[in-house]
Amino acid sequence: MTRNNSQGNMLDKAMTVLDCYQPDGGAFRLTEIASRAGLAKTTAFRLCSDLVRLGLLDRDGDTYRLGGKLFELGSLVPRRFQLREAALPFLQDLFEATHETVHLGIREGREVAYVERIHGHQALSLPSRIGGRLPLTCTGVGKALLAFSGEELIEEVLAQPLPRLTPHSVTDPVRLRTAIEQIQVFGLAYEEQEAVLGVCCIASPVFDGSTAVAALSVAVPRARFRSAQLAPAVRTAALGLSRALRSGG
Amino acid sequence: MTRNNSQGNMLDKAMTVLDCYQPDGGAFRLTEIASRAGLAKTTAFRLCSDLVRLGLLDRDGDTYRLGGKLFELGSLVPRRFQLREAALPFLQDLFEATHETVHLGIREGREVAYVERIHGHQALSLPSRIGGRLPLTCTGVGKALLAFSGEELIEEVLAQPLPRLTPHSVTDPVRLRTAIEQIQVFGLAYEEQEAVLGVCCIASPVFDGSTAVAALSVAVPRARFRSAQLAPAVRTAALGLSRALRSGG
DNA sequence: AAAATATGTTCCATGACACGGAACAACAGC
DNA sequence: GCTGTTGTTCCGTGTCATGGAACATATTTT
Repeated sequence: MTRNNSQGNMLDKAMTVLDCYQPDGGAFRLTEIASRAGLAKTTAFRLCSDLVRLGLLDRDGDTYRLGGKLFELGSLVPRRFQLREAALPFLQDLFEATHETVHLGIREGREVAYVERIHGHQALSLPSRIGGRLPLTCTGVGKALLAFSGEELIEEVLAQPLPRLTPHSVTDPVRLRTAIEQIQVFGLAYEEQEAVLGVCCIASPVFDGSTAVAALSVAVPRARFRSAQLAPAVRTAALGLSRALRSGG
Repeated sequence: MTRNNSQGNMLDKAMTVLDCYQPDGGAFRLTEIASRAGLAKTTAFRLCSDLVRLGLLDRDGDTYRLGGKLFELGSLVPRRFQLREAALPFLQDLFEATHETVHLGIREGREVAYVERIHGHQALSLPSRIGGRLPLTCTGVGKALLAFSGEELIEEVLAQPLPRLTPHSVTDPVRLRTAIEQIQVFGLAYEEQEAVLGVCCIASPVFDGSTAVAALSVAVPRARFRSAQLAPAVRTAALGLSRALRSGG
């Protein structure tokens, strides 16, 4: 006992505490935080008090939640913030044309990081969440990004076992390779129930030169999926955003 | 010299560093961070290295920017996240009805904290920013929140000098009091160039019972401002969201 | 009612580690 | 060349984070 297993400085421990909230931003009691973070109760108490004082944690009775300061700082992260600002009008156009769930994502390592997600009243239950990440190979946005991120990344991804979110996820490197070539030719990425059963997706990359800096997509319930109607809307939105980024700087 | 003016523990210093990025999420060099945060160069270096390792800061050559981890965590802040999720469909409706800039905000102390802001291609240059804050008394969303946050807060706000963002900002407590009473009667808050010259705004509170948990608004260039057209759209969106929150839990 | 088991909180001696000055390395520019 | 920047490493000093023990309070068990 009394082991300080999570070695590191005070900052590391603070992050360990904040990382407890990863899947959903729930509410935790002090003891729960201490055990999850592998800290002594006293240490967790002092740490949480500090975090509350700084606004990184909110205290509500006996439970702690993520604090408003984090939201404040998170909104300032430049790549996300600037991209969102430039993209929003085009995402709105796309939503208005389709009234389906619209995504905007960027590549971060071998994953998609979702920057924006807008939807109407019929909210699909999707694993994609603003600020969340998914494998590049199981999502429309991800495949669109992958296809235009350079050959070396593609080979790097293909060399490793491909993750499987549903039975429809593409796990055969050969099939994925041909899919990528299709995407490179047409500038559109299709995804059918590879991330969530019952949901299809069509995505298009946003270019800066010849590499993709982002991608946007429309996710549609399988029953309503009509690629002939969606594809032009997605493409024009992506091209419009590409053009806006080029002229905007 | 060599003074440790920013007393406090390591966490405090880390926050001081992150707070350097407040107005815009710019990029800073190490020396700049050190001087802004009042830290010795060595300390700033070690701190920034730690922050980069944790993903709270991104290093790009010789400059540091806010890191993706902050965005990730910020998106999980529960009050913001859940409210946004519930509100988005109604904000979309409102945008589609007006094609003007739409805001969603909550009260945080004596300020509005903006949770969402959507706009089309004609982007107004506004001080409201997602994650940003403004005085309650200078904005439509703020006044809508203030009017339904209980009498004691109103008196507290009226007792202090009222901030002035433009020459049109209401700084007379008596005038503000009557404005608040109007808002309480009609459930709509008007704001004309009180936050930004040339921009008017009409807002409506989102209720949980008899107190406002949020407010949404439409901001319109003065030339296009037609309250008869906007008011019903804003009101129906706010009422719809109130109803959705009540039934949703 | 007492005992038991939770919770969050305060106190404090100890020692790990954050601190910042000095020194170094790699540039840029009068 | 020298003098001004940067960012970076090293290291002795002393601070402050640490976690065990003890306390307070509530809820549950005996």
